[in-house]
Amino acid sequence: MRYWLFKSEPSTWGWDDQLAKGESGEEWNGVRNYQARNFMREMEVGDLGFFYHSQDEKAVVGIVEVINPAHPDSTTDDPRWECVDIKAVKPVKTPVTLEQIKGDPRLAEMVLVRNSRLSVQPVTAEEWAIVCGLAGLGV
DNA sequence: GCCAACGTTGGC
DNA sequence: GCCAACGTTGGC
Repeated sequence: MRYWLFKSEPSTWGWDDQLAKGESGEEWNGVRNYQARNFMREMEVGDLGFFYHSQDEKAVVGIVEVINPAHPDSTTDDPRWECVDIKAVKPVKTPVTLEQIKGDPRLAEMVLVRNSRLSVQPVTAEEWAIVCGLAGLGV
């Protein structure tokens, strides 16, 4: 069981859109980056992830679960690109902002801090627990 | 709106 | 296979 972080611009695909998909979830498509794709290939059904809003909000706003392993991205004919399907699990009680994450020395090594442009990122178990704590969620 | 960082593309 | 040019992303 591993942990991840999915980054999206809320104006394009936000937490509300993800929530509206309910249990059936949705493809995390449109990723055109090899690193991000490779992480998705490593994902297994049942893995959990943070849902992060970039741009104005810059905060973790929800928890999602991987419900289908990597498969071809339906938004392109290019066979290089794959994606997983995820569903919303629950919103955070308190959004965890990038500012908070940057301000916490325990989270200094998070990929979000080190390479903010990567749209799909791995999160360690330690980081997961810390961010869940900041979000007001029991671990 | 600007700028820095990064990834990708294409010419050689 | 290398490297310069270009485009995109995201934080400020």
